Amino acid sequence: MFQFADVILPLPLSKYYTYRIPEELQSDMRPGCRVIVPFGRKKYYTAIVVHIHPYAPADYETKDILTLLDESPILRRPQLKFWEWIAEYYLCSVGDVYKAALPSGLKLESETLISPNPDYEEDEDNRLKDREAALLDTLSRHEKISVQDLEKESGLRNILPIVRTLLDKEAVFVSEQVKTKYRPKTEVYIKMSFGKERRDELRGIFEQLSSVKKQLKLLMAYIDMSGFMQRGELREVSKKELLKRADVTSVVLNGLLAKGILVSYTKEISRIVSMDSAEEAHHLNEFQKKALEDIISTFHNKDVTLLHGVTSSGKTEVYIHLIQEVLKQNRQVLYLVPEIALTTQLTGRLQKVFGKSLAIYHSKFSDNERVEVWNSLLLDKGIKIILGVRSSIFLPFKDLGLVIVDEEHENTYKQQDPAPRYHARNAAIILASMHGAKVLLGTATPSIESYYNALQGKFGLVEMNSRYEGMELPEIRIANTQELRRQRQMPGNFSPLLLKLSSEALKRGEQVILFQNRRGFAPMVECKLCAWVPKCKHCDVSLTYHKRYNQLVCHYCGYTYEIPRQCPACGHTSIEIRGFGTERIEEDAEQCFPEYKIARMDLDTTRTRKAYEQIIEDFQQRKSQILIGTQMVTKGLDFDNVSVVGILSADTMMNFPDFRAHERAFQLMAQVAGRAGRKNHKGTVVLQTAHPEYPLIHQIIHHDYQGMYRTQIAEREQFSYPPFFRLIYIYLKHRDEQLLNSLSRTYAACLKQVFGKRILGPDNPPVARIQTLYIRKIILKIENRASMPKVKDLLHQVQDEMLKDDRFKSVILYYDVDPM
DNA sequence: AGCACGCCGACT
DNA sequence: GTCGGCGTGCTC
Repeated sequence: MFQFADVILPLPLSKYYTYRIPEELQSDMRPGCRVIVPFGRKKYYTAIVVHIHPYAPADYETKDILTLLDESPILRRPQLKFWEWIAEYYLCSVGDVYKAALPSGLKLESETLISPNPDYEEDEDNRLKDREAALLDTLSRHEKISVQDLEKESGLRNILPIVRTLLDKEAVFVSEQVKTKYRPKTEVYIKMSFGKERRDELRGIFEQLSSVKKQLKLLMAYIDMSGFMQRGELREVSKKELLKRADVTSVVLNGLLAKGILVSYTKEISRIVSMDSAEEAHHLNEFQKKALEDIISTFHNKDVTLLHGVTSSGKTEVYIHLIQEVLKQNRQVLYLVPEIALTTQLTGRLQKVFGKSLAIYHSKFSDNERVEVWNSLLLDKGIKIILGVRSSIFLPFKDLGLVIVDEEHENTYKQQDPAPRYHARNAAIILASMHGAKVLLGTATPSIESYYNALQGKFGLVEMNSRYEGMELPEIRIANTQELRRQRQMPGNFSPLLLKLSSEALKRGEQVILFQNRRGFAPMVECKLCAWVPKCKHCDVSLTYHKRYNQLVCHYCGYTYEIPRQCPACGHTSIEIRGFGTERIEEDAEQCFPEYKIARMDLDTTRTRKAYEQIIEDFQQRKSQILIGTQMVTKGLDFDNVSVVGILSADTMMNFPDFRAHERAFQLMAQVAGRAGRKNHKGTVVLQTAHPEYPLIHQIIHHDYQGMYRTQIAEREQFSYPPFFRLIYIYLKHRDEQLLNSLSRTYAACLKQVFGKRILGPDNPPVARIQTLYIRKIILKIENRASMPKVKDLLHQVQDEMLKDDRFKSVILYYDVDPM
């Protein structure tokens, strides 16, 4: 028997911790099981067993595992390996991955409960302090109370030390309680107290009830609903449904229960919304058929295929057919979508085709629901397809045959803030390879990286260039805002062309979408006359105005510039700070179109899932005529009555200080343009820009993805960006700005000794201070062909070296690998 | 991450 | 002198 277990704790610790397995647990202990372990003086955590072995650690005493939570592992074999890959690749701890991977309902945490000692009497020479007495007073009103609740109720801050002194004086007891967060949902069901074979007895019961009409009515309703008089299985009848059908209250039911005619029982029910499949997959048109065949044939020698299909080319139906192929082999499918793209439009369609074999995994679902999805996959309860967001790559798949990454270019696939900062598309490719599964990346506007991989032959490539019949790509018309402003024809944010086309469309009863990227709020500097925007001479990205220092800063290399008095392009002196967002647009639109209903969709108006769906539904049902929104309006939505789309400022997107700005601008504008047009009616897009001469604008007008790709890939190569180079950001945080400045410079210098000019910075990230912590960013640009394990090893070496300096011990350091 | 220990200024 | 603020180091 193995007596020791190495476990993962849900903490950012770099190692596994070893605990002794008590004898009674030894026979059931398996890797992948959850255990409760003590950690430190008073904490308990749910840890995951990684290895079990007979080797006692040499240099420390082990503690005992307290509880084994699972009879069988809650992780499948490859999952731990996958966690380890993520931790290693994205330079974080496995504990961080564990925290992100399990739904919190499966992560129990201990809570300290405090109870007063009834026998306590105050000691003469050990009198209680005021704070202690106050706390004990509050406590005396409870039998048991958690630290958090006690803190709230007593109104005292930082009570833990007081609790400790009270504990020393034996005035209170403490106990630890591990609370289970997951509660199965139950529902009350009703059945007859006897079986069908005794249906003769019913006659007597009817007579007995002849004077109690309502009870009789209820009984009849039950007989009807359960099929008691018919052949075949009895149908289960829930209390709720029964009362509703009989239209009586539970008082009536209680009467029948008391007479022993009906009995009630509770049953655990699933929260997973499922419906029977009701629809067939649609027939594919010839282009879709061709695409499906091509995808299947690329899968013969490629593990990953990129499906590049213009908007409205019907990719979803292709996916559905491909999924059916995989289901025939009885393997599982993971269908990944970006965070905000889980619309009722897509989920409804998939549920209708796949019915109960589909489950949805989404952050806006409750944690209980997520636990159920997890468990049903683990227990093989017939779920074959998961439709989910980023984090669903962590689910316990048994035999994945296919991963679909829809809208693969979306940056919400990259987790930004808490570690692990993983990219779900890239991680899914690794996950798939562990299962021997294929990956299909689908999008109308591939990321430069994926298209490059496809052209290089690393990925297969399938293109779909035709839209559904009767769906033409929209006409894109330019409004030159610079020219219009000079001629004083554009006082607000709407060009005359956009105003004219919109009001015509609205009069015809059609709808209008106005798009303004919310990042338009970010201040930028521009020449009022010629729209010249300052750029960094090293990085080719536009500069950001920092009001505090009254300087222009490059967020890539940290280089700073003075604000020029005169515009270097036209010599004019009217350089100003510009920027406007959706709220401003909403105001303007209300003035221009007071007779129409306007809806705004951005982060502020869609806090809840409901609000988001409401806005979409209202617009679909034409309750609102104008929809103003950020990138949200571009994702996975199909409206059939929109004839005009206005892109209010292409410039704020193009000038965003990021090497991906043009790629993103193209993606966004192509996606939003795709919303225009109805069956047999060509839509119109009004694209407002001060730079109609930019190649990017030309590429958008002509729907020229390839042209955009060629421009961008050339720039990426020239300026050493992905996919030719790999980026790793190193972040340093500290509360003392001066110290942080000097330490990050030292750190960068040390890195430069190892990596040379591949190190850039330190520099202030866009948000250079979060709460009390200042942040500095150092960039490593490393050749794609460099060995990653070696690079990471060197990074760790530098980190260890720097930690020898005591001043670094208070610095928080973390990495962002392949940042977006 | 959290919690304990230890050092140091402020106030009874 | 004691209280409590906060930096530092450890947790199997």
